[in-house]
Amino acid sequence: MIEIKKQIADSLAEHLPAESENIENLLQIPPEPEMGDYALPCFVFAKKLKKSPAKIAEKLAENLSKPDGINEFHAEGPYLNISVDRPRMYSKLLGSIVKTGKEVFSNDSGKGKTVVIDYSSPNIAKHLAVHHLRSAIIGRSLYNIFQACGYHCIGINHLGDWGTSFGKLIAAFERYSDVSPQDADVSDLQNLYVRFSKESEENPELEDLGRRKFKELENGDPEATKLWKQFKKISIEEFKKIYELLGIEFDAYTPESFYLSLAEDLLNRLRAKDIAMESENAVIADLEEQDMPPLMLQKNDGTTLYATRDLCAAEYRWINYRFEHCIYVVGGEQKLHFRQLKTVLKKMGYDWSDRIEHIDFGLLKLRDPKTGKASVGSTRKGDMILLEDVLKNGIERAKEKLNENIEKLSDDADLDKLAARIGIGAVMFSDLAVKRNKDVVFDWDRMLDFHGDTGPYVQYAHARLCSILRKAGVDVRPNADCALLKLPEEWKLVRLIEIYPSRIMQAAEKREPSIIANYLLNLCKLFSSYYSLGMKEPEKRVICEDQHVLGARLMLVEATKNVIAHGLELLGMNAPERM
RNA sequence: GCGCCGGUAGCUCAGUGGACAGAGCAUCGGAUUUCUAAUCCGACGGUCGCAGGUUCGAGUCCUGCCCGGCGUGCCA
Repeated sequence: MIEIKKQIADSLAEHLPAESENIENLLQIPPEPEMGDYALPCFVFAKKLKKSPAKIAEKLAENLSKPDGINEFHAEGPYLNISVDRPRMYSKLLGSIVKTGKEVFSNDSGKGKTVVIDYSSPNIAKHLAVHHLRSAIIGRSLYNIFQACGYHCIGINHLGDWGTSFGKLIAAFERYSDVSPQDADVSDLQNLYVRFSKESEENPELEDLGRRKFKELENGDPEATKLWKQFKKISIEEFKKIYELLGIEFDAYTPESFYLSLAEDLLNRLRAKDIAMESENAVIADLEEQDMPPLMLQKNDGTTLYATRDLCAAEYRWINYRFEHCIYVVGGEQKLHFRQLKTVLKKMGYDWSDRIEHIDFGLLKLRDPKTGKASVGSTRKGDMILLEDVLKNGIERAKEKLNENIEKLSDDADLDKLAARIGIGAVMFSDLAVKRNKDVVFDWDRMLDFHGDTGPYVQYAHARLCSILRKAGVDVRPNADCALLKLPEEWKLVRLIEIYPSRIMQAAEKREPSIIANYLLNLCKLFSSYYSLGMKEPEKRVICEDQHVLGARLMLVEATKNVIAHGLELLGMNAPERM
């Protein structure tokens, strides 16, 4: 996409004690369009030039020669406001979007670099619940965002299929289950686990039994292994159904158990380097010098812990992918774990340990209807809201709405598919629109709302844009004249579209999909206002008498549509053409 | 106790150290012979947790405190 700011920054750099790139970052868009198209705040130069910001702005306005494409410099207090040749610059901008399509928004800042992203990574033998949503969709969205920045992405589902809890599950199965492993489903497994947890509260010996069973499993006991394999198979089958609904994919399913064979060698090396040592019959990595509690790597019964397997996984990923970034999309409650992990890797002498990044997010809490207090749901107690139920509810609600407006759809519309795109879109968007590290209290109504700042609102704007393009009945040409876009709303739209690529960069840098979601809301709000003008004043409609104005407006509509479609894609959502 | 995260309108949240702190929901009032009303327009609503400090300028940075959450060796 053409970069107007860059051009301006280049010409300003010759007259200021700063690099062009810094000036580009400094350039803003003035609050009112009458002030100009860009503004350079001059505060930062005051010290170096020993003049007041206002004076600097004034001097610059007087002395700068006007490069090609720039119409005017004028000082307004401490700001140097800049007006460009709007018709030329912005016709070019919109034209390039129409000509090239959505790819124009991508950049190549990550070209030749690999980013490994670990997301979703649920534990097996449990249903996916609402709180599993965040890692999955934030992770997948980051995958899409990095891809749009030219990175080679590896999406990994680091399935939680190993650990003491599976020893407990095996014990529970042997103790209570009346179904054969072949006939069991995830609900059976989860119920067994809950029952076992409850009983062990009164009968602590069961905890030991669970640990013993895990030891058997880790030692390769054939019976235990057979059960575990079956549990895993059942779980993955169910997970895949939900992933399909969510449109989430992975490049690799490499579960925790995959790294078990590497653990012994790792522990030996850690001991040899004096990073790991015996303590209370267990093996720990002491991190006191780093002001952290020790990281436990082997329990007193000789079995491994997730930290052990995570270290192996990190090494494995480095050897196989040579990543620029290795991102773990995991809840904030595991912050300490990842700090410890990085520190141990650093102690091992790996300079790539700096590339390990824990991208944390806030907890999802459930509100207790009685006390009104929000707290984290517990699988052990069985109080959780199934992800599938939430998605199904969303789909149902969308279907009702679609049936009300059935005449708006095409004859061959696939109602179920469309309802899924919208209903699930609502759920995903409600989560993606909030900044990662905020805790979220689950709320059916908010998650399934289709009005206001929601996913369906964005999708609806897209459908309207598509409708205009269909009804216009002419091709959108990339060479229309932007000078014909005279309404303030049109102008604001152009300016908002202009900054879209920079939002993608920001979203990638901050690992923050909500930047895209909030940007889309602003864009759609603006478009909807613009669109509504045409209700009372037909001459303000896109499809209008004047063919030249029509051409310019269609270019704007097409560009807006492309931005929305692209943005929704980055969020992992669909952009229906009718709804 | 210590560490980390959060505290902005009644509720849910935006807000690269910069021009007047913004949305959505809720409430109230308006707009539909439509380029799709899943929409739009208006009204109402603020000690940006508190107190200092840095700065030409602080919701944003620093320090202390208050409130809430999470974590803190045999779970993941």
